[in-house]
Amino acid sequence: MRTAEFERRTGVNRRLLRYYEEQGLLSPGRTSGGYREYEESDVLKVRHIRNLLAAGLSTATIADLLPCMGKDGDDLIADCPELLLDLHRERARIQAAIHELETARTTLDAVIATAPPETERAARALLLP
DNA sequence: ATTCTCACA
DNA sequence: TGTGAGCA
Repeated sequence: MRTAEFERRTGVNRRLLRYYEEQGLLSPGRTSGGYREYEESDVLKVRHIRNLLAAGLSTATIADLLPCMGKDGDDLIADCPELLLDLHRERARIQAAIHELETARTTLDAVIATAPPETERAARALLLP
C-alpha cells in the first residue's frame, strides 16, 4: 500500500512516518516511480513503535528492538541478549528520573508548607475552578 | 491525481 | 513540524 492508505491505517501522518523512516524504524520499498510502498506488517510495526515511544524509549533503541519482535505476531521478545541490556539500561534511566522528580516534589512541598494559610487557600481557589 | 524532496516572510 | 514550490 502507498502513503495515503498507510497514513489512514496507522493514523500517523506522512511527516511523522518519514521521520520514523529517517530514524531507521521503517524502511518501505519504492515503486519504480519513487513512491513509498508499505507492507501490511508495517501497520502493526507502527503500533509497536508508538507504544515503545510512549514507554520512553529512544528511536535508536527502538530501531534495535524492532527486529527482535515476532515477525508477524504481537509483541514478545524472542532471543536478543544484547538488547535486554539496553532495555535494562532504559529502565534504570526511568527509575532515576522518577527519583529526581520525587525529590523535586519533596522540595516543592517544603516550600509550599511555608506559605501562610490564607495565601494557600487563595492559591487553591485559583487552581480548582 | 498523488507523492516526492527540499527549503523557509 | 507545517506549508508551498516544482517534479515525475
